[in-house]
Amino acid sequence: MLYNFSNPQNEATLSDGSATQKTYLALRKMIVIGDLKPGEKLKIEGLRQRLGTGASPIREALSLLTSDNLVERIDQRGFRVSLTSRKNFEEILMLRCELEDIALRQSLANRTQDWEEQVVVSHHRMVRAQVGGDAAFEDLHKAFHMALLGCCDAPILLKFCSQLYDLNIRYRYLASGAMNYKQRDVSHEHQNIMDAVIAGDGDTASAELLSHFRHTGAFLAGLIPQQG
Amino acid sequence: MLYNFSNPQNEATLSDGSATQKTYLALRKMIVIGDLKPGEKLKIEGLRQRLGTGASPIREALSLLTSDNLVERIDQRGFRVSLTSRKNFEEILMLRCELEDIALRQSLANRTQDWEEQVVVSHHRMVRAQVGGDAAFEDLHKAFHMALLGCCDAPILLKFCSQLYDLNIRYRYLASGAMNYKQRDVSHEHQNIMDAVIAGDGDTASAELLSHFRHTGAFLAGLIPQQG
DNA sequence: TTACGGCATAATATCGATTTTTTTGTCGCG
DNA sequence: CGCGACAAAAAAATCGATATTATGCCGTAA
Repeated sequence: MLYNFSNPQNEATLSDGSATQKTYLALRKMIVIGDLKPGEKLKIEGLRQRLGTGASPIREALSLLTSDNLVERIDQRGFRVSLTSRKNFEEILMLRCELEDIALRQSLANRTQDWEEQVVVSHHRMVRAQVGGDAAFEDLHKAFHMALLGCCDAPILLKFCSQLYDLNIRYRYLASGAMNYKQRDVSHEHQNIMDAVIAGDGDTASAELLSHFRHTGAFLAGLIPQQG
Repeated sequence: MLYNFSNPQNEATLSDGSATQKTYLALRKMIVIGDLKPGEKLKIEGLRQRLGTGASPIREALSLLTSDNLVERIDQRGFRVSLTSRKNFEEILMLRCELEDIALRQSLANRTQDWEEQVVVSHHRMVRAQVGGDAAFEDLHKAFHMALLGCCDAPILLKFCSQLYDLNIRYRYLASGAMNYKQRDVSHEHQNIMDAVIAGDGDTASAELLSHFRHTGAFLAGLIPQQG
């Protein structure tokens, strides 16, 4: 399996093709899609061989992933994939509702024509990938959600939202693989959000977005294995 | 000047006396108190000599600080201290108001006797240090604020709050050194917050806390140098 | 004079090896 | 039979050196 994808969260800070960058992206994807399981020990030597790079980039990538709450650093005992639990999932859901509500309203307050077009385009791309069963759907889904917040002029808040998105998506994969998502028809939810956004109706847009989160959340909560 | 202090934000993940841990704490303090200025380039070799350690721990500590939004990583051009601006300050203030409001209410909802005592004790320690001019005041001030949130059972949210606290305190130092803070009498504000918290009155406690933030914010905003 | 390109310098990023710490397994003693 | 200490193994953390990349300077040409 290949682990060289796009969708860099730290694009602003890691935009080159360095070994650290590639390692960071690869490891993040491996964790998000569940190839590296929650609680699994991340041995430097093993990863070094698996990813064909030195120990330094691995170590540095793991440090960065620690910031994303996807990896935990333990004393002098190395790294492990962050644990999952029902409680953790619910916190992520709660925070997404709170933070994206703020970000969406700010984005709407600052909206521009260019931004509206970005929203429409990102939505279209997502829909196209969804009906086509494109593997890039996940990336485009995130792109759509982040596009909604595009005019929110609060970088730290957006970083939090991005982080929380990735933490959340991980549960989708853990629940039963990515495709499970499609069992639930979210198209109209996305459409409703976009309609309200384009109309500039913050209250409705936020309500639709949170409803979308909570429906997905309730759907996923029942599928979370063991723990919590 | 010495840079070996306590107040570890990543205490849960970096609790040993490793070189990385010490370097992380030292650098964080240096940035927060303004010894390393916003935008300043962080050359590995220079820090290596200044902190008496190898390049690896430096590099790893800088990666961790990137997660705290105190350091920026640039392409293949190394690290630099995060920039400051009026806009950045206002975002931090806004986010603190939003997030601590949530966290405080949750903390109150889960309150226990033991927690109430922790709040009282941490407040007392802070007051004692304040009147005594103790250098540890800053740490105790943070401890008090975090103690208020102690029963909020949402680790990610608490991590965000802790991060934002550190980002905010940096502006206090930048404005005119730490002691400036004392020009404003915040004792009664802290007292009001605590009283409401002990009374279990979430609305009042939150209102007092946010008022505290905003007063300090308005006070500091006028002192922020150049930029933004 | 200014813009461009190449060369020297400096700094970063990465590697390989060493040191330190943790973990594991075993043996002897109670 | 269980427990603790010790030794061996594994792993993490760190170091020193090398390779790679950016930066600044200078000369040349338009």
